[in-house]
Formats: sequence, structure tokens, C-alpha cells
Amino acid sequence: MMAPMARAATTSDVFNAIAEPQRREILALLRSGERPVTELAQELGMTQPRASKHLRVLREVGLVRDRKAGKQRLYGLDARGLRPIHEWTGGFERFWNESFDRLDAYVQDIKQARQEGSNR
Amino acid sequence: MMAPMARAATTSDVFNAIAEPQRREILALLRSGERPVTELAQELGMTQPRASKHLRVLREVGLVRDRKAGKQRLYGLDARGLRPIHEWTGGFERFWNESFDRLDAYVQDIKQARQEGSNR
DNA sequence: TTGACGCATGCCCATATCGGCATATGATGG
DNA sequence: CCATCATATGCCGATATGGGCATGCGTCAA
Repeated sequence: MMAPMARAATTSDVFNAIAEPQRREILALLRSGERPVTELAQELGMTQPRASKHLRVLREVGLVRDRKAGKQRLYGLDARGLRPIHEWTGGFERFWNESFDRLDAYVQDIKQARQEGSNR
Repeated sequence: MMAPMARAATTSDVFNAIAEPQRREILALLRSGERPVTELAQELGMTQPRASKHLRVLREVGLVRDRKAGKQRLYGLDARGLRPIHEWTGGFERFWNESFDRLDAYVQDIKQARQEGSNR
């Protein structure tokens, strides 16, 4: 028997990587070009170690690449990994477009309100 | 002064909600219609409490709605919240489409490999 | 009213994260 | 080889999270 496993693998997965606001900021910033860690950290107002750690996660899931440039190490965007997410969410597009959405949701609310009201 | 804050708010945010594989499964399943917790749990092979907890997270970020139906409680999809994510990732579309992508990445790899090789 | 059913919660454990800080590692120019 | 700049890591603290299990709660049918 083993101790009750606690979590079900979250890291090392793109969905998780972009769940962190700061990592999203990093990715957004990298759209305008490669940058060394220090610069990124400064532009985003975070300490260098912090930026490095986030970059590490991003690198591990393949969202950024790094290459040596003299004394520095330039980080660049590799957005290919975002595509699966774009597509996954895209699979729900019809659900947020259908009239079903605003209208039906509204109707549901009314119904439910009425129901709960008569229950009290 | 206060104790060193540790995390930077992750929950209660859609990006985080869908970072959990099982929650994505739930959403996917709900595309085919409303369902009570028990049924969801069974179809996904998870215990009822577990399903309930995931549903709670999804409800809190607005990705699912629930309405009472007799003795049961039906959960339904409300995909509107996924749209921002679709759009956010869409903002990187040109980056995974440009030739820059496969070709340039390839070139970078070569360059780097050569560099590292000569460093050893 | 009472039992049974359906679902939400509370509590506990084990672990994953984030952040800060100090420090190890690397690479560069003398 | 050394001082120095640029980064990556290690370690610790605080906390969020996921899961199991038992149980509370509300609702419906007798």
C-alpha cells in the first residue's frame, strides 16, 4: 500500500504553465523579441531569481527557448505550445456563440429564481 | 510588516480552473448536455466527492451552472468564460504560423548545437 | 414524520508551488 | 588564473490544492 497520493500531476504541462499570471506576462512581453532574464525581470518588476524560475517552467513545457549570446542568455518565445490550448478552447466556441448562451442562461435564472422562491 | 506572502492568487481564475485535467474532462463531457454529479463522477471514473469539488471550482469561475431538478442537481456548461483564453492564446497565432517557427527554430538549434559543441 | 437518496462539506494527509534570500555556476575580459 | 557580471539553484517558509473518507443537509416519496 502506498500513502494516499495527493495531486494528479499538474506541472510540466502547458495549461498549468500559463495558469500563472506572471508567466503569461512574460510570454506577452517576449512577443516583442528576445530578452535576457535581467531585462525581463526589470520590465515586469520582479526579482531576477523569480523571473528565472518562471522562465524555467516555461522552458520545460517548451514555450520559450534560450540561446547564449555572449555573457547573456536570451530568452525567446516559442508559441507553438499554445496552439493546443487555442484549439481546445476553440472546441467550445459554438457554446459561447449560440443564442443558448445569453438568452437561455437568462431564462434558466428566472426559472430557478421562481423555483427557489416558491420553495421558501 | 507581514509574513512573506507565498503565492500570488491562483484559484478563482479560469486559467487555473482548466489547468486541472479532470476539470477539462468534465467540461468536455458537459458539451453533450447537463448531468447530475453522480453521473459525471461515474462516467469519468471518479468518486462523487471528488467530482463535486471540481464542479465547485468550475462553478466559482463561472464555467458551469447548476440548477435543481427534483432530487437532483444538474450541472451544465457555460463556456463563455473560455472565450478570454481562446482569445489570449489567439494573440500568439502569428507566432506559431510564421516561417519563423519551424524553420527559424531549426536554425537556432543548429547554431546553438554548434556553439555548445565548440565549447566542450 | 421518516427513511433513502443525491450531493456538498469538513477534516486530515501528502505534496506542489511561489516567493525571498543567499549562493553556486558560467562565461567574459583582463 | 582572477575579478566580475549574468543566471541558475538550493533551501526555507507559508500556503494552496487534490484526494480519501465520513458525515451533514436538503428533498422526495411513503
